[in-house]
Amino acid sequence: MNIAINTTCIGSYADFDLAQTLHSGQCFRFEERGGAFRVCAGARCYLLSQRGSSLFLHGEAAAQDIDFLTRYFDLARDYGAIKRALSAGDPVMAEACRCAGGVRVLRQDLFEALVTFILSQNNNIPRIKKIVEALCEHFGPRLEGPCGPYHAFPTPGALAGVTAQELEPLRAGFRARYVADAVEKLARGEVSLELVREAPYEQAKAELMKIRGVGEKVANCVLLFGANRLDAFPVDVWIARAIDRLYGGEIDAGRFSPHGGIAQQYLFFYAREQGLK
DNA sequence: CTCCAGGCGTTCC
DNA sequence: GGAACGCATGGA
Repeated sequence: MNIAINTTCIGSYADFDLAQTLHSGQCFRFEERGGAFRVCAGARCYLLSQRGSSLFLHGEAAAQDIDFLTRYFDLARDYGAIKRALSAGDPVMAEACRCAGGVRVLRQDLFEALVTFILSQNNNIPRIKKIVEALCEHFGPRLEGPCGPYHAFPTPGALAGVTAQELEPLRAGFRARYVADAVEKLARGEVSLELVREAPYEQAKAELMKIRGVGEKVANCVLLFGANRLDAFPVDVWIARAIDRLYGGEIDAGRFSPHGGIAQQYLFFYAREQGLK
């Protein structure tokens, strides 16, 4: 077994906490190893750690890896300014920003976000991670990473024509046919990811909801974490209850425009830290 | 054993 | 348009 010894400092970033971001429920292909995190995204796999505000990459590092990670963790955006705007005149959001201030909104691959959030419905995170891992093992190529082999997330092509029955080894239950439907509608051109990326918010959301098993919650998460649509404000029972507890009633998503999605992530993290539900 | 998990589709009214 | 209820699976 070879141990990665090269370490590169990617940069130093305010308003960024690697562990917080990974644990904020946006992605499922990561694991803690010592004080570091093995993070897989698409066909890539990295070993990352953080000391203070500095982010470190362990293992071989090419310029494109730095670029990828800067984009993946949305490190070029000024979250400090966003937090100040969200916090102004809103004590609850201000508290959420303080608690979850290191959370970034990930810029994941759109197809990967779609499939993983289909798998997330009425499910818990440890089990989602297992199902996603099984999906990669069965349908993604085996590659060598900075700390041993891993499997890439399958491309739409790798899953083309897959049936719910063929997905049975994932133990995804009723979600298997939803994944199969998503793959089929993409292959047939009935759903366009290009449209999901480019179209106005309501149209993009409607495009995703053509897929069986994609409702408002999943669609919003896909738009937020897979298309960087920061105005997407996921509607979900859990956070709705938490927001109700925090705010004493429902809140208007437009109130946090145009960064409602970021506001939602802060609130989600904060509410969970507080044990609210 | 029951209950729950970052929901959604179906079936009622 | 909204409120029940079932759904696969596995862990607590």
